[in-house]
Amino acid sequence: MARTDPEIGPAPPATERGRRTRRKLLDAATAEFGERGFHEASIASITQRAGVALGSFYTYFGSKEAIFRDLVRDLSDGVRFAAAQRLAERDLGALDTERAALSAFLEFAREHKEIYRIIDEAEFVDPQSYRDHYEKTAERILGRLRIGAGAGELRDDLEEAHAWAIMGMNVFLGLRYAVWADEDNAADGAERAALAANSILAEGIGPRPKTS
Amino acid sequence: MARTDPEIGPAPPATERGRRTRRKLLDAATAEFGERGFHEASIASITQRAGVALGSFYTYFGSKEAIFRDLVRDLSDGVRFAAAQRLAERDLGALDTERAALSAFLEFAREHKEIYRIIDEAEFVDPQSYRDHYEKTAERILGRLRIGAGAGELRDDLEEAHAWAIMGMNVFLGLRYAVWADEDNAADGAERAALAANSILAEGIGPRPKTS
DNA sequence: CTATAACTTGAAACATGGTTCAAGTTTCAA
DNA sequence: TTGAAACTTGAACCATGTTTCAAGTTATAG
Repeated sequence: MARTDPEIGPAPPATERGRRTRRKLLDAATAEFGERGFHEASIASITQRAGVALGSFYTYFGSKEAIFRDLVRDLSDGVRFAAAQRLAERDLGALDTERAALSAFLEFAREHKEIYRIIDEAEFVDPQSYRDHYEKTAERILGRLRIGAGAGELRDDLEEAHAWAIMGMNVFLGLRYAVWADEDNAADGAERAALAANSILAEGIGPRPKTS
Repeated sequence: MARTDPEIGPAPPATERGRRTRRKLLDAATAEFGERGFHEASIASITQRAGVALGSFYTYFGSKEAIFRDLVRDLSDGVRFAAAQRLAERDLGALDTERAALSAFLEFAREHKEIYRIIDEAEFVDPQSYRDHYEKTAERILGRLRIGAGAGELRDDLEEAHAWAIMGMNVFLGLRYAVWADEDNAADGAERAALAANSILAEGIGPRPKTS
């Protein structure tokens, strides 16, 4: 669990004013990175959006990469937190939980395409955060699978690879039916995607036994 | 089917020498982009690897983006072609075909991590190629599913979303167990991944009927 | 109050690397 | 043989945008 990064940039803000400014920069950066991508984004534009002088940026972040890294970690935590909360609301069976998780994710991706994009771009800008994000997400999924297996609602031989498979399904369905969707049929597409995924999880793709 | 891009850059090489040089640049670019990513990569370094003068680059490609675009299309075609060939060798049942496809993909990704990376980075450098790649791939998968359904080996209600779900599984398993694998247990991990995916497709994740 | 730390400012320094170009060399058809 | 088109060359141009910095302002502890 040791921090890999020995170079720790600027100290955290000591005053309320400082924290506010830092937050403004982070929010501005979310918009900027989300709209233009990491490389197109400019620090000048971020500080402008934040209503802050260019130089102030370096009071809070050591570099363009640094703010991106912080951002990805923020967003990654936020996404997982939102999802967990959403699932905690109701107590569902194992398969329904997975369906709900995917639905929540699709809805979230539809509302916050920028976030989706930022996290994905981390694969190239800050690979470590990217790995961390998906590893943590896979762990969450695996945790749910284990609970389901314990309750006898799922197979009892599910392991890491199954969690990654499910995560991959979800991510690609999100890309196709949330991020790339035309706004018109977005909700509809998301619905079909969720059903398709769930039916695979429920019964696989093999031939259906004759309708009982 | 109209070409979206009216600006067509340099004309294709007219002589054998020209075609050779262009190919050298493309190969060098594969290595360069694969190792350093699009933005870290430099044209100077590409021409150096190719053993060609800097200026020659612009005889064949209009810009850094242009060569990247060409490259992605090349690689995308190559990957699909290799996969198709591999599957055509033997005539397998529908489920075994999917397993074979995933195995082939994992092996390929393990051998050519650069290619995997380049195609993925296209999401940010040249979104159109990225979409094209995955849309074509999903179509291939859907085609296989339809054949399987026609033969009564698969459910007959499989549609686009199912293909995307399967593709997502494959891509993420590839990321985790081929691209990120430590070389030691790579082959083993890939094997388990393929089994996990196939078991989901075969029977879902629901509880197993008591072992007959 | 007041001294010090925290924070703000924006112009200027700086680095990088994509792109152009004018001059040379090779190829090849007529 | 010869002239034009295809190709090669690498130095110089140039745009861009990150980072630094020294001077000013605001907050806060003693």
